[in-house]
Formats: sequence, C-alpha cells, structure tokens
Amino acid sequence: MVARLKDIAQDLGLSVVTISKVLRNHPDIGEQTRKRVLKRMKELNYQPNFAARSLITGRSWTIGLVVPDLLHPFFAQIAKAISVEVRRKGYSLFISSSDEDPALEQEEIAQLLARRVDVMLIASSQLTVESFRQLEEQRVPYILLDRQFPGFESNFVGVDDAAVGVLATTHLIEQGCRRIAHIRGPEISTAIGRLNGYKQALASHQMAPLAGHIVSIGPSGDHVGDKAGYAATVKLLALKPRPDGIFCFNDPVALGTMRAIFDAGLRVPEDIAVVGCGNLSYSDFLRVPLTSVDQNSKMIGKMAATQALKMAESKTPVPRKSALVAPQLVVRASSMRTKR
Amino acid sequence: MVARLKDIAQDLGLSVVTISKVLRNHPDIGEQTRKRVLKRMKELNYQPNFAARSLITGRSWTIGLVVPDLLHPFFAQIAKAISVEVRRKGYSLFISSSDEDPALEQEEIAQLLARRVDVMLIASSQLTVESFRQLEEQRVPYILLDRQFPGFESNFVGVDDAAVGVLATTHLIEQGCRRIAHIRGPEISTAIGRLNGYKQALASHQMAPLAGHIVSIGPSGDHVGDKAGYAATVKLLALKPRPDGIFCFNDPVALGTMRAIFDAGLRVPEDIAVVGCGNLSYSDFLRVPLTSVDQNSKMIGKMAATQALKMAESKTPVPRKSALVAPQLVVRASSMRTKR
DNA sequence: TTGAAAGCGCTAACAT
DNA sequence: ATGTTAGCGCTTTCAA
Repeated sequence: MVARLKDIAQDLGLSVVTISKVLRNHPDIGEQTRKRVLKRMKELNYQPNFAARSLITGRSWTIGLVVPDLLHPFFAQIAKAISVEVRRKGYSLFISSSDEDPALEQEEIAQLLARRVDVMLIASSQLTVESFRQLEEQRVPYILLDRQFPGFESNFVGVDDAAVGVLATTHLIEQGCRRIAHIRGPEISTAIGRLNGYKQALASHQMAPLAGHIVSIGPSGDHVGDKAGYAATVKLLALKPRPDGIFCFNDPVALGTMRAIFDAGLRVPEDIAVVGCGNLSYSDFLRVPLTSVDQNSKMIGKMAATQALKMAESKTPVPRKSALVAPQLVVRASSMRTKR
Repeated sequence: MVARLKDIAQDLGLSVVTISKVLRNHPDIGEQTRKRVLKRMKELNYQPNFAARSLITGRSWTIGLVVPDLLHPFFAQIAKAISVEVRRKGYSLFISSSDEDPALEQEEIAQLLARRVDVMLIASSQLTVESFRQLEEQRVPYILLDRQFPGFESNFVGVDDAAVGVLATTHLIEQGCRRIAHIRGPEISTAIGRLNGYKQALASHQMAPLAGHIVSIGPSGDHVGDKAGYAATVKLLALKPRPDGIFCFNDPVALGTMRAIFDAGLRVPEDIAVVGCGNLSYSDFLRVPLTSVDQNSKMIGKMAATQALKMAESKTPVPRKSALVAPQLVVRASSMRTKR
C-alpha cells in the first residue's frame, strides 16, 4: 500500500499534524523529531496525496496549456519549455491540442477549469474573446500565448510580430531587393503584426508596397501552408514587374513559395529572394536553405512559465503584463544576393 | 463562487446524496427530481470537484505521458493523438518531456505517480528497466511506447521495427541496389529491430551485409542525427566498392547522409539511393525528396490511448498486450532509380 | 426513492 | 514543540 501521514505518525508515535508540519518545512518542529520523520518518509517512499492537499488548500499545483497544434514545432517547443520550468517548482502540466478548432478549444478550457488548474496558458485559435469570459468569471488567472486580441487586455507572452516583419523586410531591402512582396497570413494578431512590420520597414526606406504585392493565404492553417503559399506565389509571379523579394508569413508558406518559383523556371535568390518565419528545423536541408525569422519559442515558453508560476504563487491578483520577445533573423542562402 | 453539491441540495431542498446520484446517473432517482437537479446544475454551471472525487474513489481520471522529446514530430504526433482520445472519455493528460535524460525521466515518473495518475504511458529513454519497478510496486498500470526492453514483459505499443527494416531494404533491392549499407542507431530496441529487418531482407534475397556496410551513429540522439549521419556516410563512401544504397536509421540521419553524398560530388539516387525512417513533414521539400518509412505514429497514439483507457476502467488487472503497428513505405525521389 | 452517517488524506486554527 | 478539533467536497454504505 501507499504510505499516508497517518502511517508514519503511528510508526513514530507522533500525531499526524507533526508529520504534516515536517512535510511542509514548518519551523516549530524539534530537530530530532524532524530527522526521525524525514528518515521514515524516505524509507516508505512517502508521496503526499495531491488530491487531499488540493481539497483543503484550494490549489491543485497544476497548470493547463492549450495549443492549436502540438505537432507544430513552435508550439511543441513552447510546451516543452513550459513543462521543464514548472516541473522544477513541483507543478504538473496538462497539455491539450485544439487542432485549430475553436469549439474544441472551448471544451478543453472547460475541462481544465473543472480540474481547477491554478493557471491557464492558452494559444488560442478563437476569433473572438468569448471563451475567456469563463476564465474571468471563475477568477482563474490566465496568460495568452502567441496570439492577441485587439482591444482585449490580458496577460500575454509572444514574439514581437511587428519586429518580425521589420527584420525580414529590412533584410530584403539590404540585399538589394526593390520590389518586395508579402504573403500574409489570416486575420489574427500574428499576421497583422508582421504585415505592419513589413509596411513600416518599407516606409522607413521611402518605399511602399506595390499594387498586388500583398496577397493572403486565406484562413488556411499551417498544415496546408505550403499549398497556400504556392497559390499565392503564382499570383505574384504573374505581376509585371514581378517581385524580386518575398517575405512569407511563415516557413511552410515559404516552402510553397520556393517551389512555385522553381516551377516557373526562376532561381532563388538570384531572381527572387525569399524569407520565412519560424526557423523550422529543416530549413538547413532544403534545396535552397531558407532564411527565416526565429520566434525564440523557447524563450516564450520560459517567460510564460515564469509569469504563470508567479500568478500561481501569489495570493492577490498579479498586475497584467504583456511580454514581447525579440525575434532573430537567421540568414541562409534563400536571401543571400550580396557576397560578403 | 464555484457551485458545490451542497449548494444545489440546499436550493432544491434535497440532500447532497441525491444530487450526487443524479450527477453519476444513479438509477434510483425519481424522474422529477432528476430533471430539477439537472436544471439547477446547468444554471449554476456546476463542475464536480475532481480532487474530492479522487480522494474517495482513489482514481484521478488522469493519465500521464512521458516522452523523450516533445519537439520530435514522432512523439508530438503520439501525444496529440493520445490527448484527443482520452479527453473524449473525460480524462486529462499530463505530458512531460524528459529530454532523453534517464535521471529526469525518473523524476518525472515519480512526480506523476505522486499525482496518482490512473495509467502511465512511457516512451522511455532509460537503458535499464529499473524505473519501471516503482510502477510495479505501486501497482500503477503502464504502457511502454516505441521502445521495448529485451526480456522484459510489459504492455507495449509501437511500430514493428523489423518490418521497417524489411520494407526499406526490400525496396532498395527492388530498385536495383546490390550493395546496401545500413546506418544503424544506438543500442535501443528500435535500432536493433530495424537492423534485424535489414539483415532479414538481405537474407531472403540471398544477400548479406558487406564488410563495413553496417555503421553506427553512436549514442547520439535525433537532434544531432544529421551530423552523425554525415560522419557515418563519410566512412561508407570510403569503402571500395562503395554502397549503392543506404538505409538510414531515421530521417535526420538520412539528411546528413544525403549531404555527405552531395559533398562528395555524387548523385542521389543515381549513384546512391537513400531511404530514411519517420516520414517527417519536410521530406517533400528537400533538394532530393526523401523516401521514408512512415511509423504510423497517429495509430500508435490511438492504440495506446485505447489500451490505456481499458486499463483505467478495469477493476482487475488487464492481461498484458503487445501491439505492433504496421509501418508504411513512402517512395520519393531519393530512391527512385527505375522508371515506372 | 431518498437521506443520515462516516470518512477519503490532508491542512488550518487553535489549544496545550 | 506537539497535539486536538474541525472540515475541504465528495462518495459509499446502510437505513428509512
């Protein structure tokens, strides 16, 4: 059988409360007693019963994470980083993958809420802000990851998407591109931020997007990003004059873009330079290695975990905090038009 | 405040027990009463307190999953599939990433055990079988994923690794390769199984591995697979005669292999055909798209979840079961030497 | 068909 | 420095 405080108490002729105090490093316990108790705990490999503890403290020592797609390396990396950080403090992590389905996400949030998680971390695939109401109502602290909602104040950790756009676009300009197109993502904060960064970078070089140079992949998710990128690029290639640089919403889109360029008999980067976002692990191994903006997902996970732990530990509500992580450009062949 | 059974009982002038019975669909409750209770539950958005329930039933409605690396698409896919399946039945999933570190894995298992998970699912990075003892002792049902331990009986779900080796090697033979090398993985069941399949396929075609045609990537994990694959391939290319086909332990290794072949001024597949394992998502986008054996990780996750749920629900120990999932060959350019 | 009593393992508040 | 009492929210057993 699994040992309980009561067992240890009986073995040692002490009361349950004394054992409990030792367990939680309560100060007023005699040195002798403490040692005896700890010894016996080791012997029995005692593990506190979290359910019992939760019942009385009202805390579950548990954190919930909901991501749109666990298969996506960006979210997998975040999940991994969070898992590592919170475990150190004795928390365990529920992870749930919503498959980019808002209805499923709602259910998952509800289920984790029923588990009385101490904090919720959500990379939401919602378009509206409704599902966060139940969190507010139940007073469960939560942090949004990666995607924000305009006009909705909340704790947030994610990459600085405007900086992503600036970084990528400025790089293309510096590589000599003069007709830089952007294949933008769907109507979520990340895509909007990158688009804004793109415009901003052009503006600071006295440039502006040419007609038809901003195309959208539509509402499609990452799993079909390459197909959407291909289609979008075909449109761009039909323009006259055609672009000489393309900043893609993300790496899967950039793969489709490069394929479309090759299929048209053109070269990367000589005819068209390409920059993606995400810095996926395969970027090095492509026909033309892909320049990409790294989102620093590990750091996002770490910061989210730190903030989550702070919120879990604090008795009183922690002030809202929005943390933007700096992205980083990783230059590879797909954009190297200048020799160095 | 969050609603409790007691609140509903008071509101309706019933006892807590009655409410509890309605909650669990207990038969002997009057139709009228049941309806009244359910109505009130909806109104209050009642969610049962899992901690209280666990405390008395001894079940947590929780499942633990430990993988070596959540970033690896193979494990991410398994985790995702399991998460989907178990949620349907009202279970939540703790996911933990051990970073291929046996000591960390031990800790994570211990922590999840302390959480009283109903079932443990483990893709172990252990070399020995020690850490499973605590599971046996505490009588927590568990299932090993992907990696087995010779001579150690346990529940297991994974791909049929011998079939992986047979599939890949037979394919290379059929493509006309006659000097087929194998870059094998570390001393774990998956690598050993694939190696055996490789030998077996050669044998059934009256062939045998040539001298020096089996090289190992050593103990390195997947994150440096490409470097290890590169080094191993350099050795193979030095052989006379050199191989005309290489079956690689996994896709990252195959990437390194192809790079080494290109660096040597040779062509894939004309000079050397290459087959990997894992069918990673980028396989289509490489300089030469990579033929790979798919491990059917989604199915592995699904079967593991089904088995786990069966074990969680059953009062008595469920008979041991070892399930091998059939792999599938996905042919791409890296091995297509014959026209069709 | 409904409810009263007991208790799961632990912690908080208050004695001693 | 140690122990007593009470109770967290729920389920189980048994009685009405």
